[in-house]
Amino acid sequence: MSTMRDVAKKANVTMSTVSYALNGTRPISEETRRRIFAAMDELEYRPHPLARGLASKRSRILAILFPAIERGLGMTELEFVASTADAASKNGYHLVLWSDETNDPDELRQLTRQGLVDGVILMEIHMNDRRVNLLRELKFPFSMIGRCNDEYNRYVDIDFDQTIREAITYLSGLGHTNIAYLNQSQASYEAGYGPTVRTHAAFDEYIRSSGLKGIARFCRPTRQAGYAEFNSLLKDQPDLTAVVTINERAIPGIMQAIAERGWKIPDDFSLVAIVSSVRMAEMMLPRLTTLEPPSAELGRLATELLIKQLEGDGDGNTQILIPCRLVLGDSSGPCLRMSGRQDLRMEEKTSP
Amino acid sequence: MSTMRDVAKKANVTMSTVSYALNGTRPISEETRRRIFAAMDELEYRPHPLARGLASKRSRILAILFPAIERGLGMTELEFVASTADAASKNGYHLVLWSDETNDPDELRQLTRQGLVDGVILMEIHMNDRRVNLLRELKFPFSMIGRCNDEYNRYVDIDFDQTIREAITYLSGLGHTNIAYLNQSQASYEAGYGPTVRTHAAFDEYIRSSGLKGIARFCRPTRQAGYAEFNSLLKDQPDLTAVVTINERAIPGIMQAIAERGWKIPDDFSLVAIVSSVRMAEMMLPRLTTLEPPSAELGRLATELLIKQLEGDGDGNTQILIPCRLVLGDSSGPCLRMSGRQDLRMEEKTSP
DNA sequence: CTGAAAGCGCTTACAG
DNA sequence: CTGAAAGCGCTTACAG
Repeated sequence: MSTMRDVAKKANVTMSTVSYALNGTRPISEETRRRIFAAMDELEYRPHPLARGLASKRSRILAILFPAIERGLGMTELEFVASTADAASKNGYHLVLWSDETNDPDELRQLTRQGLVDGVILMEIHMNDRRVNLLRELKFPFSMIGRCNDEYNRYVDIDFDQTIREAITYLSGLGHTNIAYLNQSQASYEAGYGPTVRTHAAFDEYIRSSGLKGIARFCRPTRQAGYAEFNSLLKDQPDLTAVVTINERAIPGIMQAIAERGWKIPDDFSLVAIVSSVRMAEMMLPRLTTLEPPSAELGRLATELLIKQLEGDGDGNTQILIPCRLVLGDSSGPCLRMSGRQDLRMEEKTSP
Repeated sequence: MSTMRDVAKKANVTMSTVSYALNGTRPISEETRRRIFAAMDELEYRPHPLARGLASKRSRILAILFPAIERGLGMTELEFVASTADAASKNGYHLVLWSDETNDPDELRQLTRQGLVDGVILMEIHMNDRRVNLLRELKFPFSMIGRCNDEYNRYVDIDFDQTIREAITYLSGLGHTNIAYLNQSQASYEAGYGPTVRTHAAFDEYIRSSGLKGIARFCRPTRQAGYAEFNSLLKDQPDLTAVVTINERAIPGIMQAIAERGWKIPDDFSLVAIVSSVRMAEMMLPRLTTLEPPSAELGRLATELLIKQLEGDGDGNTQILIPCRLVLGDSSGPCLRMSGRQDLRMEEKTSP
C-alpha cells in the first residue's frame, strides 16, 4: 500500500503539492499535475480516509439514524437507507448506520461527540422531535427525511396534503362519495409522528372543502385491528364505499372483513393505499392501488442537502416536498354495489 | 471537545498512561486509573476514532456489502443490515454501508484498498462468488451471510436442507403426498445463487428418500410468472395438493391461480413459504404458513465472527447453519379436495 | 506555482 | 507500574 510520500517522491515534488493536486485546492502547473497523477496511477495510490479526516477535521463520513426495526420498518425505510448510501458514495462520502434501538437522544449525543461523522440524516421525524432539538442545540449538521412542526432546517418530505388530495380526487372521480381514512395508531398520532398527524389533518380538510362525506380513524398496525376498525367503520357509515389507508399492516384485516361480507374488491368496495411501495402492493391480492412514496428520491435528496451544508454551498435552509405517485392496481374502481349497476361488474378472471 | 492530552494533564500522568488505561492493554495502578477515569468523566472525554484508527491501524469500522436494491431485496435483507449494525455497535464497531450497484468486484477492491474498514460482511453469496474470491486473494478479512461451494472461511447460513425437510415433513404430516417446489428463477440457479441451488438439491433429495411425489420448478419473481408456473405445474401433476416456495413475489400469482379454479386455501390447496419473514406472511390473505429465516441472528453471528477474526481470538474457520422456524398461518392444512372429506371443511369465517 | 514544517489525536515500541 | 518520543498518513497555514 503506497502512501502520499511515495507518490511525492516518484513525482519529484513535495507532499503538499501532491495533496493540493489531489484536492484541487490550489493551482498546479499542467506538467506537475501530469507527473503526480502518473505516479499515483503507477503506485495505485489511494488516499487514506482516516489520515485525511484527522488532518482536515472532516471525515467525509455521514450517519443515518435507523429506527428500531421492531417499530415496523418496511420497504420504504430500506429504500431510504439504500438510496442514502448510494448518494453518499456518489459524492465521495461513506455512510454509517446508527441503529436507534433505545430512541434515547443521549445516545445520539454520545455518537455525535465521538467525532467520527460530519453529519447525520434523520428519518421517522416527529412534530416535536427530541433528536432534532438536540442536534440543533449542539449545532451538529443534519438533514431530515420528514419534518417537524416548524419550517427550520433542511428537510425533504412527502407532500402529504397533495397525496391525500390525489387519493380522494381519484376515488371521487370514480364516483365514490363516502370515503374513510384509516390512519396509523392513535399512539403515533399522540407522539406527533409526522405522517400520522399530517395525513389526518389533510384528510379532514380536503373532505370538508370538497363536500364529500368522510371519516377518519386511527388503527393499530395489525391485521386484527384493521379487521375490527373496518367493521366498526361500516357500522357507523353503512354507505361507505372506499377506504384510503396509510396503515399497510392493517390491510389484510380490511380485506378479510370485506371478503367476509361477501363483497368483492373493487366492485363492491375500493381500497387505496398511500405511502405503500409498489413492491408491497404487488404482494396483495388483488393488487393494491397505491400512492407510492418517492423513497429513493427522498433518501438521495436528504443526503445531498446535508452534503451541501457541509461543503458550505448551502443557501440556508432548504425544504423539499414531493407527493406520492398514483400507481393503479386492481383494488379500486367504481362501486357497483351502491349504484346498482351490477351489469358493469368485472369478469371474475382478471389477468394476474 | 477535550482531548487525551487534556485528560493526561488533569490526571497528572502522561498521555501513554491514559491510552493504556483506556485500552486496558497494560497494568495500571488502581489509584492512577481512578484519577484518569475521574478526569475523563469530568471532561466528558470521548476518544477520537479517526486518530485511534490511524495510530493503531485498526479503524474499528466494518462494512456490509449491500446488493442492488433492484434485485429484489426484502425484509430479510433489511434485518441483516439492521442486526449487523446493532451487533457491530454492541462490540464497539461502526458499520458502513457499501451498496454494490454494479456488482463489480473491482469496485470492492478499490473500497478495501482505501483502508477505511477493517473487514467486510458479504451477503447474497453465490456458489462461486467473485467477491469472495477477490477478498481471499487480497487476504482481506470478511465473513459471509451465506456460503460458497467449498467450506472455507467464516460463514453463517440458513440450513436449507433442514428447512426443506421440515416443510415437506410438515406437509406430509398433513397428508399431502404430491408436493411441488417453486424455486427462484432459472437465471439465479445458473448464476449459482446459494439458496436457489441448495433448496433445489435438497428438495430433490428429500422427495426421493421419502417416497413422496414431488416436482420442482424455477420461476421468475413476478406474480405473472407465479400464476403461469402454477397452472403449468397443475397441468403436469393434476393431483398436486401443496406448493412449497421460496419465491415470495410469485405467491400472489399462485394464490390467484388457485382462486380462479374455485379452490380455497387451505382446504383445497396448501401453500407454504420458506425463507419468508412473518412480517411478509402476515401481509397475505390467508396468512401464510412460513419457515421464517433467522435473519437477525444471521446478521449478528456474521458480525461476531468477523470481529473475532479481527481481534485474533478466532479458531480458524467457523461455519454455522441455522434452520428456518416453522410459523403456522392459514395457508396450509389437510387437503379435503382430494380426500373427499368435504365434511371437514373449515368454516368460512376465520378470525382475522 | 511550489516547499518546508507543524499538527490532527491517538498508539506503541523502547526504556526505566 | 509509568514516561518520553516517534509515528500513523494526511492537510494547511506560512513563506517564497
